[in-house]
Amino acid sequence: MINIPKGTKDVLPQDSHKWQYIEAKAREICRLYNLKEIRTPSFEHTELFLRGIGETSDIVGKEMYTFLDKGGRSITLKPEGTAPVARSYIENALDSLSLPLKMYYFTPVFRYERPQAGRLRQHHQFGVEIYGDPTSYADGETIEIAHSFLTSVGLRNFELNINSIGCDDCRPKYIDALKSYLGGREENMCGVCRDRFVRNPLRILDCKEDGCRFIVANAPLITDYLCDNCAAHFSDLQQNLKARNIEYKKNPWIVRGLDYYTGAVFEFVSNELGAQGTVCGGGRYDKLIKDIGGKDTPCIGFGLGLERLLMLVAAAGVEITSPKLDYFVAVQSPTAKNFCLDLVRKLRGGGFAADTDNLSRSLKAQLRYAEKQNAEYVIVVGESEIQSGEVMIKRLSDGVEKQINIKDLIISNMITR
RNA sequence: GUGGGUAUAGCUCAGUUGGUUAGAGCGCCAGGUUGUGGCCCUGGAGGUCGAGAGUUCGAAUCUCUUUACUCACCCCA
Repeated sequence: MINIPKGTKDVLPQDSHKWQYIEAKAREICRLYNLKEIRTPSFEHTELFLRGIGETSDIVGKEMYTFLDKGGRSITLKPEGTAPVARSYIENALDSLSLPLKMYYFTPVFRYERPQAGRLRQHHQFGVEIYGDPTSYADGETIEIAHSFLTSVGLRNFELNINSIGCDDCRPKYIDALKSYLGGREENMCGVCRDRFVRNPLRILDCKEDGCRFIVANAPLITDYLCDNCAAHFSDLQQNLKARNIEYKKNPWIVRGLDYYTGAVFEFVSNELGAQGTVCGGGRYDKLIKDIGGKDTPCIGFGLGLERLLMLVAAAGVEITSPKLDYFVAVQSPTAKNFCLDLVRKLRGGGFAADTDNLSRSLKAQLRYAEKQNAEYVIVVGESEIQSGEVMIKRLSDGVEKQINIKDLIISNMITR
């Protein structure tokens, strides 16, 4: 028995319509907001992620699927969606299209992690990127896209948290202030945070250990150290969110794990995802394009985990119904087989989903099968139907039957739909 | 990488202090009843009890090893 690899999931026939549903919703929202889809490969040169995400991040440090291909090149399966889009933008000179450029993508992403509830080694993200718009309106619009998508699939049980992590001017000053505050208190911090204190003190802010949280509660806040530009941008964003009627909570302890973030960051969180609260995370990354070899270009975007989204949809009790089979044509006698084949072909030609039985099963078995296939109507064809040209169509939901001439079937049902 | 939990039918799970041929419900297949499906009734298929070793006259049950899954830490969507 060969099993599925650890941390991966099959999307099975009885569930795939849920994926199709949320993807269709996302595409429709993107159409409304004038976003164009971009598709990039499942793997890239490792160098892209080293430079884009940052070598000190956990993702690059210990979670990437990296291997040498047969030509000796170091290749990495996408651990996130943003850097590949940035690479494509530079490589294809997409700035020659008019800016701002608004894009979206669906992609599998791969991270070598220990799986648990809401965390997989391969998961799927819906992402949005807006390039070439430095204004807080772009931030507001990006957040609104995520918000209206989550709402459109029936979710209400989430919360938006926002923060600004500052730019290269103000963040170093804040880190200095944070370090001097934390300096005398290291003996009360957990082991991991003592290490963070040296390498990445910002991460101490969202440690869950009680001792660390107690210390952090009175630590200086990044929002008190923002430079004039960042402070104005962050406050404009909040005005903008209010104008868009989007509720949010300021959370000065949000720290994102990818090094490219600058300025405004946000997370949509829920407490119904086990320990993994974040369904969507994003923010501004104004330096990324330049870091990987392009022109200075302001960008903002988000990634939204589709497996987690489906968990939330299920937890919220939202029913996503599977598509109906319009007609099942039951074959009552062997002599009716050719007639039935002809009938399903006509129905399909008329745009109806139609199926019939090839196995010469009993009528009972065929009707049971039709029921399982979620068929809306059943047509039983036997000798008398062939003679008369009249068939009985039966609606399975309530058993109502209607006599109809075969010639009128397709047209009349097109009208009643 | 670190810790906890669980492995018995396709799914959810029973299985007594170790004791004949390992069970139920659901699902699947067939038949009966029904106005031609759903409800009800009858029957059937489907198990190396995760794997390996050990203790024992005898192991799903006890011991050890191992693998897988799962939850949490870490981190992230």
